[in-house]
Amino acid sequence: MDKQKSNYHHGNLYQSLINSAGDMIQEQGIDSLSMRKLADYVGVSRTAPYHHFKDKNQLLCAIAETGFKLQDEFVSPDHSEVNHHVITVDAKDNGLQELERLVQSYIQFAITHPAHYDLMYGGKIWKQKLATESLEIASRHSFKHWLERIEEFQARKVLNQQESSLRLAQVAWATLHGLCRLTNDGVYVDNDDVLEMGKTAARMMLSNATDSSGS
Amino acid sequence: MDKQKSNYHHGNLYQSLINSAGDMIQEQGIDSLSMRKLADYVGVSRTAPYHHFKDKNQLLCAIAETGFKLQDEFVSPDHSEVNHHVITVDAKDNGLQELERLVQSYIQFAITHPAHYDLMYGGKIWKQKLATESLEIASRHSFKHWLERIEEFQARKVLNQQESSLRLAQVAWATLHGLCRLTNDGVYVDNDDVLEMGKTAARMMLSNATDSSGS
DNA sequence: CCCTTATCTTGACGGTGTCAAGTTGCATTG
DNA sequence: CAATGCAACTTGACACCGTCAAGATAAGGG
Repeated sequence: MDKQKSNYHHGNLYQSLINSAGDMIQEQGIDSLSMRKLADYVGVSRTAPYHHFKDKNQLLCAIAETGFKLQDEFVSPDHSEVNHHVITVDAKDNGLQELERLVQSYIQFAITHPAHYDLMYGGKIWKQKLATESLEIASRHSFKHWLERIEEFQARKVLNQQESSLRLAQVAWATLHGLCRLTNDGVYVDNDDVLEMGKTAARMMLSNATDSSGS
Repeated sequence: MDKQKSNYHHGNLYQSLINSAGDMIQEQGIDSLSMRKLADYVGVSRTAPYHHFKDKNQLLCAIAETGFKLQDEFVSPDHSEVNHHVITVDAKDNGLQELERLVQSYIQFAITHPAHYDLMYGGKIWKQKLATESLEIASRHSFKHWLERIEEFQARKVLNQQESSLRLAQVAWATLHGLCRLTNDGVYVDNDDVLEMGKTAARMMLSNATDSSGS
């Protein structure tokens, strides 16, 4: 019909590649993404992507970057508010509920976007120090965001104030990261289980463990 | 000289492959191990390994299995005893010291054998359900071993008795796993740091968090 | 209108996992 | 002791992969 664009020049390949690649890893996993399949999927020749990304690695970094932005939305308080519709400021439970909500948000992101999560925190990018500068910025920003939320809980005495906030943020993060990795990597079984484990983890983090039995 | 073995028949290729592959991933990482390079290294043709392993995956499973045996040594109480030469049964510290020792052992294994650790708990094997039966047995045995040690700490009231021991073992494991993954994947920085974080994690797991400042 | 420049294509190279068919030589049996 | 069977190994081939080099295409500015 009126396909006036001769499609030799695609128009906006760069964005198209990132979007399609994101879709593909979501469905097929990160390891079965190849430059050639991606190019084919978008409808260009094998090497066309190399005019927009120096490397396969640079493409992956770009995808990871969108992942961080996605995660920031998930973990931000606003998003929690939407999902759980009320923030009950009840002194009694020492903020456990809110901590649980933060934990659930983190886990929820990881298990609904496992491939992105893989990329963001997997060895593929970071181990060989191949991260793009802009990716590094995004990841640092993301951790800073996390750190602030932890400090907030420390200030409200939900989390132990005697630990260094940095250390606490790191360990808390590692805990959730471990849960998510084990789940996404298929070592654990169920997606429902991990959310329950998140609650246990939240309880474990509390500054003083009360005699809290399960829900 | 007296190389009477005509080396057309290698003799014990199976073990040789596992050993050499173990060495290679220790030096080069898991991703840069190829069947062809391995065969070349051992001194046989490209496809010789396929008479002993149906798949590359089966080779990886075999390596992972040796990893689990190695880990069991690291985490067993005997090994700790050797490294720390005295088990001080001091009631005062509520067993925190011993818990820390367990944690250190786990981390120590992960960071001294990062490639094996990758394989043992990475998605490469488990996600697509490609694990050998014998690997699955080894891994289950390993977790059972871990569970028992956690239950022991629960019985001594070092860890919370109100949590299900399974859940507690899973979460404790996930916590350490997260620390190790982040370190091995290069997201965190230092190998010394992670051991210190392990101590924080151990403190967090305690049934009642006393006013314990750092060491 | 022509020429620059960004964009995309085709061809090629070395690397990968793995299958099929052929080769070698040890071991067992007649 | 010779023939034979069988396990261990090799060579060749195929379909992928990431990526480089050289050429084709078209859009846009002089």
